[in-house]
Amino acid sequence: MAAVASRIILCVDMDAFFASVEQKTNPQLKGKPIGVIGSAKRTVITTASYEARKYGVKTGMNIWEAKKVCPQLILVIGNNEKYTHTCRELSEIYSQFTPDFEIYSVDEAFLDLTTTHHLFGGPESIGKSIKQTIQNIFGINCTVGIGPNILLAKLASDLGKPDGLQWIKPEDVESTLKDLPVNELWGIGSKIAEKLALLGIRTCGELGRAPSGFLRNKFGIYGEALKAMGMGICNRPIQTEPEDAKSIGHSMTLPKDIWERKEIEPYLLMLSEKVGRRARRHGYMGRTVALVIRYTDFETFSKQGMVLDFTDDTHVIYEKVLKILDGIKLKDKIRLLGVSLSTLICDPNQIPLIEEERKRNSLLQAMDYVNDKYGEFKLTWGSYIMQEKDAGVISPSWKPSGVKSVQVK
DNA sequence: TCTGGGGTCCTAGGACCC
DNA sequence: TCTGGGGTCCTAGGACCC
Repeated sequence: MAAVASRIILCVDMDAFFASVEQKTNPQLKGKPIGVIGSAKRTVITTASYEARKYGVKTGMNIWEAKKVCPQLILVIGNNEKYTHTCRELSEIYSQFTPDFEIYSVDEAFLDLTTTHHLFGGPESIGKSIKQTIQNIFGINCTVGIGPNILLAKLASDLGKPDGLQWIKPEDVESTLKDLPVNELWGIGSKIAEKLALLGIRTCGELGRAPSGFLRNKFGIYGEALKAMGMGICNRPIQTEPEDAKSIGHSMTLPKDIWERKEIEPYLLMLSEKVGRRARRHGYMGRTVALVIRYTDFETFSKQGMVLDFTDDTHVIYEKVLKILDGIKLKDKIRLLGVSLSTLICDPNQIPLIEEERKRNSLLQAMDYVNDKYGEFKLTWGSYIMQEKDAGVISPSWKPSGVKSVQVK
């Protein structure tokens, strides 16, 4: 077998991205413990500044918990436009060093420097240059990780945080992984780490040495992948083009828990409209509609069903969601509602042949136009009553292009 | 005074088909 | 009396990620 040429992958990960941007744009926040949150009533910490992290403030904490560990915490409602704008500009910087880069999330990117690093004095020099440029232009820090694949580049950036530059060279892989806890690896979360611990496997070194058959037996097909990860092997290529979406969904934690059908329906219509509108904007149609419900006690479940034809029509989605709801006997008050569309096809040129449908589509397009121009839900279906403004902070999985560009014009 | 929102991938079981 | 076996499609739920 021919030896696989070693790649050089660089991972750029912004340090406390949303918080850093806020501190940069509002000098009064500089050096202070801040937490970026959403604008909805029941929100959580999306990003904590490093000053806040010192006190134990973490992503996902509710306000009350965060204030308890850090009473002087300053809460800032996030501003999507700032973060997505910055993210787009960052692409410009990356493209100077290689055409092969992937915007993995709003604050993270991978660059494949295998064929270009020699033009810029090597990977380390590129890493330094990227860090300096980002600091000069945006006044924020990032951490750069370099490695022979995405897994190790990502690990290097995690190990280098904050404001670091770490390079895991092929000859350093074994010593780096030897005593590293398995859950430090990208792809091993708390559940798998727990299961591995029960099997006596706590470090990547131990994972890499575990017999394949044994891991396969315990974890199925993922067992092989786990062993490879333990050895620092990862063949995932850089995805320079975003893939077609597999699903489009919106969910929201309600301002207060509800139970009455009359209270539920307006939210479902709003969520259906958000889903339908995003599908239409990006040229997707779907055939599977799902309703997600979370009860007061946090028990969460979903029920799905298929519609006859592929659709991007708000009302088709909404009617299906109502049918699904008909089949559910609610056992408690509802805390969160979600609607999603899957089994997607992406064909912007698909034109419906039926005259009625075409008329309906031009109505939807007209509504979308007004809403794009004047803001969401200026023009809506009669039965929908706007409950409150959107939560406001985008998910970190936001991407600058494609269907994931949620809530951004 | 509690616990966000956007995704992807995988598994397991049942229905159905040849 | 013994009761196939491969494949696809669909649903529900869980683990993981940022």
